[in-house]
Formats: sequence, C-alpha cells, structure tokens
Amino acid sequence: MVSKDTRTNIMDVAQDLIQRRGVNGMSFQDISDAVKIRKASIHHHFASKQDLVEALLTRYRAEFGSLLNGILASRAKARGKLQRYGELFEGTLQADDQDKSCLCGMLAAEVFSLDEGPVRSVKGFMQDNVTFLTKVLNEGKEDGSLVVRGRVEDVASMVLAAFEGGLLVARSDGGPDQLSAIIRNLVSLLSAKP
Amino acid sequence: MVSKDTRTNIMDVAQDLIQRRGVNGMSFQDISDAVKIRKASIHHHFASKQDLVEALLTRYRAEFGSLLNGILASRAKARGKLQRYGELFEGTLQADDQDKSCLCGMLAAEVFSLDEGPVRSVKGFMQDNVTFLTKVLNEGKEDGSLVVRGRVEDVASMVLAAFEGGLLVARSDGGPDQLSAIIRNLVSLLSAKP
DNA sequence: GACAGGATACCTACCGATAGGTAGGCTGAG
DNA sequence: CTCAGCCTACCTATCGGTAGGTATCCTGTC
Repeated sequence: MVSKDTRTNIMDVAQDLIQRRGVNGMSFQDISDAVKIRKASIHHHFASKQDLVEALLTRYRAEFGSLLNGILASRAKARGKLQRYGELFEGTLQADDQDKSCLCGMLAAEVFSLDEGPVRSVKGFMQDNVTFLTKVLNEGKEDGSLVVRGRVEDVASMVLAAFEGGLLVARSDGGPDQLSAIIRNLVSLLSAKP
Repeated sequence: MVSKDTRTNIMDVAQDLIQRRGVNGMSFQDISDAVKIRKASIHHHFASKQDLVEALLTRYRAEFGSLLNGILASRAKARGKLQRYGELFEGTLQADDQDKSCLCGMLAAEVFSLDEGPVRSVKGFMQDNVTFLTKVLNEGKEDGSLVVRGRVEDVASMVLAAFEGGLLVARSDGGPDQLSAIIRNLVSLLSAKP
C-alpha cells in the first residue's frame, strides 16, 4: 500500500486522536493538520463530526468483531481465548506512544456528547464484547479450563469492565505493566486450579 | 445551610458537569448558567479552568479519602469493607439522573487534556485507591474472609479497574443494575467459600 | 463614632482563538 | 462534459480569559 485514500487517512487520524484525547478533544483542524488537507475538505468525506464518529464506530466494531471471531474459531482452550482477548487490550496501550485507549471506552466516557447513532454503536460494542465473553466463559465451563460462579453474563460484564477500566487506570497511572498485571490477575482468578 | 457560598456552588456545578460530560464537555458558560453568575465572575474564584479542575480534584480526593478511612476504621470483616467500597461506586451511578461517573475516572479518560497538576492528582487518586484496596485485601487474607492469589497490589489494581470500568460500561449500556452485578460478582469471586 | 482605605464579589464589555460548518470555484481524470 | 476531490474564503457560535468599573463590607486610625 503506497498511500491510503484520503477518506481512510481521515478516519485513521480521527480515531487515533479520539483514542488519545476523546471526541471533545479532537477537532477538524487537528485532522486537517495531520492529513494535510484543508479543514473544509473533510466535509466532502463526512458531512458532520457525528457522521465521522459514526463511521469510525462502524469500522471499529467490524474490525474488533472479526478479531473476536478469530479468537472464537481458534483451537485453544477457553482460558487461552480469554488470554488472547486480554492481549487485544494490552496491544492497544502498547501501541505507538503507549497512550491510546479503546475507542469505545473513550466514547463511553463521553457518551453524553454523542448523537443517538453513535450512542447505539457504543452500546452495541459493549454488548458484542459481553456476548463474546459469555461464549468463552461457557466454553471454559465445558472444557474445564475456567471456573465460573454466578450468572455467566455477569462475569462477562465484569471481565469487560476490568479490561476497559484497566486501560483507563493504567493509562493515567501505572502504564502498560499495570494493565498486564490486571489482565494476568483476572485471568488467573478465573482459571481452574491446575 | 440556607445557601452555599458561590465558590462552593461553582465547584459543585463544575464537578457535576465533568462527571456527566467530561472536562472538555464542560464550559464556563455552563457553570455561569447554572450558578446564575456572570461567566467572568467565575475567574474571580478560579484563575483558570485548570485551577478549577485542580481544586475539584483536591476536594474530591479529600472527601473520597475520608470515606475510605471510614471504611477502614469500621469493625466489619474485610469482605464487608470491600462491599462497602463497591457501594461508593454504585452510589455514584444511582445518584441524580443515573448518568454520573467517577470524577477521576472521567478525568483519567481525558488525562491528555489536563495540566501537570491535575494529572498528578488523578494519578494520586488511583494510587490512594490501590493503597486502600491493598490494605483491605491483606486484612481479608488475615481474617479469612477473602482469598487473594498473586501480588496483592495487582489484585487491588484489578478491583479498581473493574469498578471504574464498571461505571464506564454500565453508564453507556446496562445501567445501575449492570454495575451492581459487576461489583457483586467480583466481590464473590474474591470471597472465601463459606 | 466617623471615616479613609482596602479587600471582596460581582458586573459589563470585550479580546483573540478556535469550534463546526457552508458556498462556490478550480482541476484533472474518465 | 461530468464530477469527485480538493481548494479559498467565509460564516456564526462559542471557547477561556482580560480590563476595568462598582457596590458592599471590614478594619484600623483619629
């Protein structure tokens, strides 16, 4: 790939900025500077800021979803799948300058600055993750690699919360090492004793 | 208390707004409208927005810290203390219109929009919580009400991450019930079997 | 007890910068 | 000839912040 098309460039830069500074901390001017295109030209690709955010969310959910499906399809035991899921979060924080959060975690914080469409997408992302984790936890109960007490959906929510929150906490305090410790710890807490 | 002084009013309104919309979603005009004081007059009490945020953080940390000390000083078993800690988070989301997050959770997301002072405070808040939780978890190992595997500080980080992340996830998806389920689930996961 | 002086708490009016967004023109490739 | 893709130029609204003025109250001095 010699050079991505402008639309993709805009989306990449916008997503990067939101993952670092949030929606309200990202402006069309920031995008303009980074993509080297006039601010007004961004409107040629995305009618409004909310449209851009919505496009970002659609892409993000699709990409993340296919990563989750990849994990589900793998031959690993459920415990290994949970671990690989955790690595997705570790990867986010370790990338670039180690200051990026999950796009949807960021937007979840600023959810009351968003239009109806994006709000639905953020909600949908959370549900996608809970659904995925519920499957993995159920697999773990069957293959004996994980121990799950209580409603499986509740444990799934808890894992998602811990990983999203881990990004939040680690990004402002202990860095990637803290996130790794959090993930490692929760996975081992849910693991069947050897 | 007939009517709070203006400075306190400004701080209360500002904190409320940040907990709902974030720092970048809160403006002096919003405060002006709510407190019924001219925008310029806010600068009489707080030189800059960052000064206001810093004052908010100092107050928040002090208040939260005294709540934590209250829990530590109680006669309850460690498990009960962990539960009461969880209720602090539940209380935040249940208050008012059920749309408020933790002040520091919010600022942790927007940490790269903050000056050095506020960043240190947010970091300090996280460390306060990890320190508190480490104490509780250690107590739990001694009084037999909690089971802790691995480094206690890591488990403490994990609990903080789960609760902060729980606020984030629940606020944009499942609401107070989801947060309660997350907290209940993690507490029982850390509890010694009866 | 009167009063000057300063601090306090608010006001009006304004600043430059920036926000998201619009109108309309140029240009090169199909 | 069309039109996607970009441009210049500009709009209005709002941002955080400043300058300077005005009541009100407290305090120290004679």
